[in-house]
Amino acid sequence: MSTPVKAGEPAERRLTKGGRKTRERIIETAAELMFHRGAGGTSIPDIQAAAGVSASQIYHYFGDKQGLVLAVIDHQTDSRLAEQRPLLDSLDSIEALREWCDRAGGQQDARGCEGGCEIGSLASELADSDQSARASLVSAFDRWEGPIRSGLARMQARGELSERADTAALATALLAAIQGGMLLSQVRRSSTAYRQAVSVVIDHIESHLVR
Amino acid sequence: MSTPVKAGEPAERRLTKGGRKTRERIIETAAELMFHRGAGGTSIPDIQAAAGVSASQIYHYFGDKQGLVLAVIDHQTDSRLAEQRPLLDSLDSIEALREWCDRAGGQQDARGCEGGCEIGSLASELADSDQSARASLVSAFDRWEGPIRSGLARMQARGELSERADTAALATALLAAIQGGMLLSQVRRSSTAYRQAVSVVIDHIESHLVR
DNA sequence: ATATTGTTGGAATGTCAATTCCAACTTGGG
DNA sequence: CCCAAGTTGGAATTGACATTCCAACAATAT
Repeated sequence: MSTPVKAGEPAERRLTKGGRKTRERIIETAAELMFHRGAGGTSIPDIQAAAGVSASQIYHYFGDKQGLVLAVIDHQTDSRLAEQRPLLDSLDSIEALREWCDRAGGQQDARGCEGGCEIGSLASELADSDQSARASLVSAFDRWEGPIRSGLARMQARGELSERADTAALATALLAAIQGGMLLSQVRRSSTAYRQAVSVVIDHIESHLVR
Repeated sequence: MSTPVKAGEPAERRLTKGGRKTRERIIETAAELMFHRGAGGTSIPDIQAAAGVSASQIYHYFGDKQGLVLAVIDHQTDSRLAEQRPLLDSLDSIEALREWCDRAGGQQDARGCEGGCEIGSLASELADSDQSARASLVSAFDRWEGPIRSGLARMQARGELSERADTAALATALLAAIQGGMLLSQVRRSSTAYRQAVSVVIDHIESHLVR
C-alpha cells in the first residue's frame, strides 16, 4: 500500500503507457456498445470481445461494472462537449444557435436516427437506479447547459436580448427541447421532431431580440 | 386448435373472468416495476413475487417477456392518456395548456421527481432494441400529440391563433419539451427544468395569439 | 355430468453474466 | 541487472434469469 489514495474508490494507480491505452480502449468500446444497447444491455463479455481484452483487465482498471459505467458517462460527457466546441462557446447569436442545433440534427440523420443522445439515453436508464451515475449526469447536463446560458447572457449584456428574457430558463428549455426532440426522433426514425422542437425554442428566443 | 387466430401472435384466447383479472394484475404489476427499474431491469421472478403469480401464468398470458413488455407499453399508453382526460381533449386555450402541463409537474413533485415519463422512459430504453416496441411507442406518441395538435388547430380555426403558426410543429415541440423537461427533472430531482421547458414553449404559442 | 378448454403451481433446464483467483509476463526505476 | 508494481490471460465460481414441462385443478358449454 504505497499509494495513499482516497478510501472507497478503486484507487487511482499509476498507469503505464500501455495501461493507459488499454484503459482508454475499454472505455471507448464500452461507450459505443452502451450507446446502442444501453448500460444494462451491454455485458462485460460483450466488451471483452469488442475491445479484445480479458475480464481481468476490465476489473483491474474499473473495479466493477458500475465503475466502468461511471467512466463511460464521464467519457461521453467530455467527448460530446469537445465535439461541439468551439461552437458551444459562441452561442451568442440566433444564427449560432441554429447552426449548432442543426449540426446535431445532421448527425442524427447520418446515423439513420438510431440512438438518441449519448448522455440522455444513459440518463434515462440510470437516473433512478444508480445514485453516483445520477450525480455525474447532473454535472454533465450542467456542463452542457452552462455554455448555452452564457451565450444568451452575453447577448443580453450586449443589449441584443430583452431584459425581460430569463436566460437561464431559456437555456434549460433549449436543452430540454434537444433531449425531448432527440427522443421523439429516435422513436420515429426521423429528425423532424428534433428540428421542430429546437426550432420553436430558438424562435422564441428570437422573439426576445431587441430590434 | 379450435381458435383460428393470427399466426405468429400468442393467440387471443378466450379468457375466463379470473383469467382476465390475473392478466390485468400481471400487467399492472409489471408496469409499476418497469417504471422504476426499466424493462430490462425487471425480471420475471420480480414480477412473479410482486404480483403473486407463478411463472407459468405469465408465459400463459403473454408468451414471453417481449410480449409482456408490449402489453405494458399499451397499458401505460391507455392509462396515461385516460388519466389526462378530459383535459387532454380541451387543450384549446393557453390557460388549458398551462393547467394541463402544470398538473404533470405537480405529479412529478409528488413522487419526488423519481422516474420520468412512463412512456418516455420505455421509449428511450426500447426504441433501438425492439422494433415492435418501437412501433407501439410511435403510436403512443402519436396518440399523445394528436390531441395537442387538435387543440391548437381549434384555436387557429377560431381565429385566436395566427395563421402563420404551425400547429403541428408547435404540438411536437410541446411534447418534446415535456419529454426533455421530464428527463432533466428526473436527473436533477427538481421539477424546475420541466416547468421552465414547457413554460417557454407555451409562452411561444401565446406569442402567436391574435390580440 | 362430462368433455373441452382455460388456469395454476412448482420443479427442471440451459444459458449467460458478474466477479474472483492465480499464475505468468512486462515495465520502469534504482 | 533486479525488484516492486503494473499488466494480462484464462479458468473457476456463483447466482440469476428466461423459458419449458407436466401434472393438477377449475370453469363452461353442450
